[in-house]
Parts: sequence; structure tokens; C-alpha cells
Amino acid sequence: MVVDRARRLDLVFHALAHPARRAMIRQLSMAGAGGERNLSELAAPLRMSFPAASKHVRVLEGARLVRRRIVGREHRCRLHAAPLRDATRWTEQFRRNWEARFRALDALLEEMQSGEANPHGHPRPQRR
Amino acid sequence: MVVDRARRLDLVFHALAHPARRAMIRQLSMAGAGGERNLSELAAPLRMSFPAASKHVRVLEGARLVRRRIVGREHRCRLHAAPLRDATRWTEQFRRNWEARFRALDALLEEMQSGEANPHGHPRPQRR
DNA sequence: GGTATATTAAACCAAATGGTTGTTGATCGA
DNA sequence: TCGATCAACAACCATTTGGTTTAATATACC
Repeated sequence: MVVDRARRLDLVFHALAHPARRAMIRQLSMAGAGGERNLSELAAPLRMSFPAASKHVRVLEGARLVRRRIVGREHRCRLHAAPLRDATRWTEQFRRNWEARFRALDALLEEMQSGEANPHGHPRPQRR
Repeated sequence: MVVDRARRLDLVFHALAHPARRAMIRQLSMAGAGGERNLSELAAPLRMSFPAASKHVRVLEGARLVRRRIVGREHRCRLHAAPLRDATRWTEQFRRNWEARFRALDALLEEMQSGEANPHGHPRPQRR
């Protein structure tokens, strides 16, 4: 099944949009690279039934944020960081662009204030 | 109404988890700092009814990613980057930690391979 | 005033989400 | 082999999400 970039981002952001799932990611992150937690360990701190926690893990798997390795009766989960990087890249792309333009506007205002003294009598554009 | 940090992140990530809303953010980002788009402009490229688009804008507002200024009959929207930064910070926090540990593991493996020649006969641990 | 434009509101709908309980199956340890 | 443990599965439920259509409201234009 082919899942395109956009759909992939949907899944990752959706996975991150629930505190229980973020808590799981946090816990797996603490485990370090190659570190693993089985489902019980992930579910334990979560104030919800085991099946509920299990479903959250599946959501994380669907977003490819977590991979599962079955060893005996335990399902060992580990974090997979790549989709997290994709998500970050997406947000950064627009955040940086946006903030860069804001800095450019700041610079322009600075220049207009100090260099010339508002020579054409235009009212200075205001932010906020 | 007080909305705590965790809940705020829920809202932001949820807002980012739909392609229509990401498209709106992209469009507003193109508009530059201080740039605005009214609802019709945001809705136009979206292959859905106007009311549907309007609801998406509300979701973005709820996440404080967009602010609305009503001018006459037009509702002018502008991007607000701060929550985007919060979201990025969250993901970066764990991604970096995780990748740093992975690099450390790589370095260790490197050292074991070149320095000693696998002296204890342990099978080399494999990643992937 | 009358008409077009921009947007909200209301009612409705299907599907997804997030949770529960109860049951089943596999595996580990004594 | 027996009991405890780890986890899936199924069925069910309430709420949210994402969409629609139709109607209402406020503003701009002629």
C-alpha cells in the first residue's frame, strides 16, 4: 500500500496530537537508541485500560513512529525517529520563512527610522 | 478558560494533521509577515464547500496558529508562528536526544571494529 | 432601496476516535 | 500441567471530526 507524503504527515501529526501517545514517545526516547519497552511498560503509567493503550501504540505504528518486535509473549517497541524529522522539517519550513520575513520587516523599519527621517510623509506601517 | 501546555500541544498537532489546514498555513506563510488572507481566499483552492473551509480556519484559530481581524464583511486571517515553534521544540527535544544516542552507538561500534578486532568473539550487534 | 458578497449558523450525516468490558490465545515459570 | 502474564480481538458506546445543504446576517456597491 502506497502512502504518499501528505498522508504520511497526516498520520504523524495526528499521532502526536494525543498526550498518551506523546507520553509513550517520551518514554521510548528515555530508553535510548535501541532501547525498548513492551506494551505493559508503555501502558502502566497511563490511567487507562490496557486495550486503550494498545490502540494508541497501533496509531504510533501506523505513523511509523514506533516499530514492534515480538519476543515470546512480549511485544517490544522502539522509537523510530525519521517521521519525527519529517514533521519537524515541515513546521520549520514555514516557521522560518515566516520569521525571516518578520525580521526583514523589522530591518526595513529600522532603516526608515534612522537613515532617512520618513521623507515621503507616509505613516509608518504598524505591526500588532 | 485556562488551557495548559499539554492541551495546547494537542490542539496544535491536531490542527496540523489535516492537509487542508496545512495548505492554509502554507498559503498564509506565502503571504509573508503581516500578510493576510480572507476566508474566501483561503477556501478557494480547497475543493470543499465554504462552510467546511470556515470550520478548518476555526480549528487553526483554536490552536492559536491563526488570528482573525474583521474588517467590514471580510475576515482577514494572519499566521501566528509561536505555537508552531512550540510544536517544533517538542519534536526536536526527543528527536535530537534519540539521534544523539544513535550516533553514540555508532561511535562505539566503530571503536570496537577498528581498535580491537572483536577480541571476545561476541557477534557484532546489528542495527536495522 | 435593492442586490451582490462575505461569512456565520443550524441541521444533518457518515466515519473516525477514544474509551470500556469480556473473552480468547499464547507463553513463561513453578 | 497449572496458574499467572502479555497481548489481541470483538463488541459496544459516546463524542468528535469532517463534510454537506439550506437559511440567516451583515456589509459593500450601484
